[in-house]
Amino acid sequence: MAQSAVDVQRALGETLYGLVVVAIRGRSRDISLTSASTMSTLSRTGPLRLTDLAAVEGIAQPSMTSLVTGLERAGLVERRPDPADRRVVLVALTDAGREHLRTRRQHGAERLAALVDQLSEEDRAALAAALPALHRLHELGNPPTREETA
Amino acid sequence: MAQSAVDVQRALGETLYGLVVVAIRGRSRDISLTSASTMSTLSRTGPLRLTDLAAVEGIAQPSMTSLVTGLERAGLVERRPDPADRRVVLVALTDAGREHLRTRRQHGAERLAALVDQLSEEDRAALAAALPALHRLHELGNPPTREETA
DNA sequence: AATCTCTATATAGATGGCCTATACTTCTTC
DNA sequence: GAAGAAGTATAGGCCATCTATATAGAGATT
Repeated sequence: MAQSAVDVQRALGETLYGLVVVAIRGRSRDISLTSASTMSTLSRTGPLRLTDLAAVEGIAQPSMTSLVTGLERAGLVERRPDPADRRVVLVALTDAGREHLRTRRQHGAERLAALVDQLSEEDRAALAAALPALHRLHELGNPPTREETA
Repeated sequence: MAQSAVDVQRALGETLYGLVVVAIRGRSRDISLTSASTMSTLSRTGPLRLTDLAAVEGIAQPSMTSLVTGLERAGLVERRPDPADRRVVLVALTDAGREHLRTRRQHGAERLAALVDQLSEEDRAALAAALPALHRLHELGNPPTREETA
C-alpha cells in the first residue's frame, strides 16, 4: 500500500476544501449558495415540505421560509397546498426554476471546464474514472430524502 | 470515446458543486469559510499584503480588513509593518493560527473520511488515483500568488 | 522641497443570509 | 371538543459582505 486510507482521506479533504473555495469564489451572485442547492434538491426529489427542505439543506425552518419566499418572488419555485394536510406547504420548482438551474449548471461546468482543459490527458482520464466515486460520495453526504427519519 | 470531455466537465461540475454544499453544511461555525481559506492561503504562501490577500480570496479590501481584524483579535494572524513601505500591512499566520488550521483540517478530513469509508474498495481506489488531478485542479483555480499581475 | 497623484489601509453605512424565540393555524388524540 | 403536537410565518438580532470615502505614505515633477 503506497498510502493509507487515512492519508487519502486527509488529502481528499484538503483538496476538495480548496476546490470548494474556488467554486464559491467564482460563483455568480444572483442567488445564494443555499438557494441554488435548494433548487437542485427540488430538481432531484420533486416537491417537498418546507420543513423537510430546511432539514435537507441544513438551515433553520424560518430561514427556509424566507429563502422560499425569495425564490417564489423570482418565479423560480412555487408554494402549493398539500391536499392531505392543510398546515403543509409543498415547495415545487417551476419551469423557470428548472431553466435557471440548467443555465447555472452550465455556467459552473464551463468555469470548471476552463480549468479541466488545462490538465493533462492523464489527469482528465483520472478524473473521469473517479467521477462515479465522487458522485456516490455526494449522494452519501446528501441523502435523497428520508420519509422516515428512523 | 465513451463520453466527451464536455460531459466529464459537466458531471464534474455538478458533482463537485454538490460536494461543496455537503462540505459547507457540516462545517464548524467558529470561523467563516473565507477566514479559513485565508489562513490556508497564508499557510501556503507566507505573509501577504492585506490587499493581495483580499484579491486572492476574492473579497473586497475593506472586507479583508475586518476579517483580518477578527482573526487578529482571536490571535490566529498578526499584522506586521513592511519595512520597505510603511503604508503596507503584512498579514502573517501565528503559531496559534497554524495550530488551528491543522485541527480544522483534521476535522474536515474526518467528516469526509466517514463518507469515504462507506464507499467500495474500487471507489476509494479511483479517488486515490484521481487525487493528483484534483490537486492540480485546485492549484489551477487557486494561483500561488502573482507578484506580477501582468 | 513643495505639491500632486497614486497606492495601501481603515472607517462608515447598507444589504442579505442566517439564527432564536414565538405566534398562528391545523391535525391528532383522548 | 379540548389539549397538545406539528407545520409555517413573523419579529428581531448578528455577522459577512458590499460600496463610498477618508487617511496616510510613496513617487514624481516642478
